[in-house]
Amino acid sequence: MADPDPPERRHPPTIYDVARAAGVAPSTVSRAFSRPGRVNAETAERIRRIAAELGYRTNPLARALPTGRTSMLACVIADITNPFYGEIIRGAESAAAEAGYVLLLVDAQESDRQEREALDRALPAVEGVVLTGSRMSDSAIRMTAKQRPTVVLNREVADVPSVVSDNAQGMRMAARHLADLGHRAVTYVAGPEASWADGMRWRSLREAAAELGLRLNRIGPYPPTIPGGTLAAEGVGRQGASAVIAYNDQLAIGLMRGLQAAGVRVPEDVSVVGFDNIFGAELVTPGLTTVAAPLRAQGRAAVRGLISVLGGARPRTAQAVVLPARLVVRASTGGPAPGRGHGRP
Amino acid sequence: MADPDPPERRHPPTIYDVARAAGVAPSTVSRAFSRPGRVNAETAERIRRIAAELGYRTNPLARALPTGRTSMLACVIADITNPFYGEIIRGAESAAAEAGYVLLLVDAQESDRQEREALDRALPAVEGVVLTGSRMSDSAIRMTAKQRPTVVLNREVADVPSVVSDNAQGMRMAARHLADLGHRAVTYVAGPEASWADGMRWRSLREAAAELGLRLNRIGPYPPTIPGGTLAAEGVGRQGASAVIAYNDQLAIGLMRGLQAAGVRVPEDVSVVGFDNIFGAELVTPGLTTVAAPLRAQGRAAVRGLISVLGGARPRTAQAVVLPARLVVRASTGGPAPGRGHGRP
DNA sequence: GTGAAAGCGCTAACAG
DNA sequence: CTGTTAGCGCTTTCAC
Repeated sequence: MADPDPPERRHPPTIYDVARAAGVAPSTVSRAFSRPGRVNAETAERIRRIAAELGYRTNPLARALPTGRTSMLACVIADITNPFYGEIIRGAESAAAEAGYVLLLVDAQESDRQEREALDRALPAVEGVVLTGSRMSDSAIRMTAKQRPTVVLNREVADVPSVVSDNAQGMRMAARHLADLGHRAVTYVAGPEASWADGMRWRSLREAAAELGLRLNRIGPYPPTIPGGTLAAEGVGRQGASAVIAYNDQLAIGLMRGLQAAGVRVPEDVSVVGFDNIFGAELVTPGLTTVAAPLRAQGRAAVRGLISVLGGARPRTAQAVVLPARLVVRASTGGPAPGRGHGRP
Repeated sequence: MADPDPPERRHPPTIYDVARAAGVAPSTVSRAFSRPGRVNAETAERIRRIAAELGYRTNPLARALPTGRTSMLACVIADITNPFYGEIIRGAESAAAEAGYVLLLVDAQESDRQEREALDRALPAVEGVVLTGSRMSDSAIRMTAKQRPTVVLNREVADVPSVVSDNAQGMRMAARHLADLGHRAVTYVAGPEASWADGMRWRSLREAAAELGLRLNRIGPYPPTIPGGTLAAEGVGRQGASAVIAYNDQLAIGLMRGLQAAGVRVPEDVSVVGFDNIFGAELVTPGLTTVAAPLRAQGRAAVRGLISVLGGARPRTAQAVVLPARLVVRASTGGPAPGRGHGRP
């Protein structure tokens, strides 16, 4: 009746335990795990078997010290409570897991300072970082890119690889959709001025509107939130536009609410299109027509890129990887009511 | 014109660099950071100043090797795309940051296997773990609790500390609300059978119904998702109930949709209450009356508990920390229509 | 109060 | 192909 797990043997087995049990040198055990092929096939097999029996697991911390390879990636998120990031995280997480990496999530809480501090704490522990919705300045981003391979999501920063969705194409689809419906003018409800995506979307819309012969207004900036949208409703009402495209879905949803509260019908009186296709876009009434970015694919692409750089590939900084967007048509868009859509009377 | 940052001096300064610059032994530098008080105040001050000048930062990996203190906590999430977890994560993250810890987020993707694998990879790197919405068995959870201090969220596991919201009280409030409105019978739309919370909510509702003299039905189980809810709508229709309480908000939202699609009005024909108050509950039409758990507080409480255990406190396994819930009344509940609410005719 | 020395568990030359 | 030997950067006895 021997104690099956005597208390004096509490620590997990090390490479030394395995080496002793297998009758080889510790370095051989190490090789058997990290550089199989550089060790006799049979020996390697035996070592692995014995290791398994002993329940040996290589200690990632100990490995990290001499090599710097922690098998961890940081993913910093502008706001972890924002549903927009959920799918991105999921994509990043799965790509990381496939490559044997663990994802360290860092919540920036929409604050530059918080973001830097949190990133600072996480940086030494990770091999690379994905920045999504970063509030940091371009130069701050380049700074961290100097310390660890970095890829930026939905933003372009000179000299730093990035993955973006095709805002231009998305905007073109949205504008064409509205034009097809018969609208002659559209109002853009702008998000944060500092936002790279906002600038991009606005410029794209301007081009698309020109091509399609749509008249264009812009109001804002507004906070990219539901309350921000209800705020914007007032401005939209004053414009008398028959169609609006909002910087993002939150803004669009708040906008619809504000409009409805003011007795303006969506889409009969004004059509609304959002951006991002967040969870919730299909929940509201009417369902929100929106430009859907391939969120999960973005997350995957970002960490894939990161991992290939870690594997020795040259970072692709010359130009962003752009992923296609698609238009999800729901009930918030329709033809203009007679007498609307011609700008101010 | 000397190169300000010669390439041969690339590595960040170590304790040895600081020691040399300060004219003390490396161990003294170490003490100055980890055990101030065990070193002469002036010396400590000087060391810290020099360290700052050199830009020295203690290498967490190197510290972790001898001590095991990685300053990282794992937070495993059943499904990172589920908005329900956003606030929990935020709370956990902030409490961790306050204590100087970094949060390692692990997405279980609603899969037992994925959860174990991911946790396995993360475990050696962290000092403690919080499990939220875990799909693992009680015994698997106890297993990991043996390896690292663990706290479970919204579930009770023998011998493992946990934080739960007051489901019983929440159910009581929901049931009373319905009773006050004049309903005489309520149907519970059940979630996953394996779910601890589902069992808890059902039992609580049974008690509350008994106290209030409400008749009670139960249908399900259904997947705790929006499609699951539309599925459930059929069953609810057959019951002819005037009021239903769903296991969670997704189910409730899907249910409302299914009902509305079938021409049943909410709340005129049937009142619906959900659970969790997810983002989206206020977006739907009508707004969903729901039991709100103090999500952020839960996340905070969980990592606080974890940290106090890491600090040497005895884990509180005897009984769960229970946090109060509240009822958020929106538009999905109202008085019963005449002729309804009396069960099958 | 401070210095010296011995590791933490693993990897990476370097010999053989 | 395998064993030996130094460390990675920090902490921690143990002496002085």
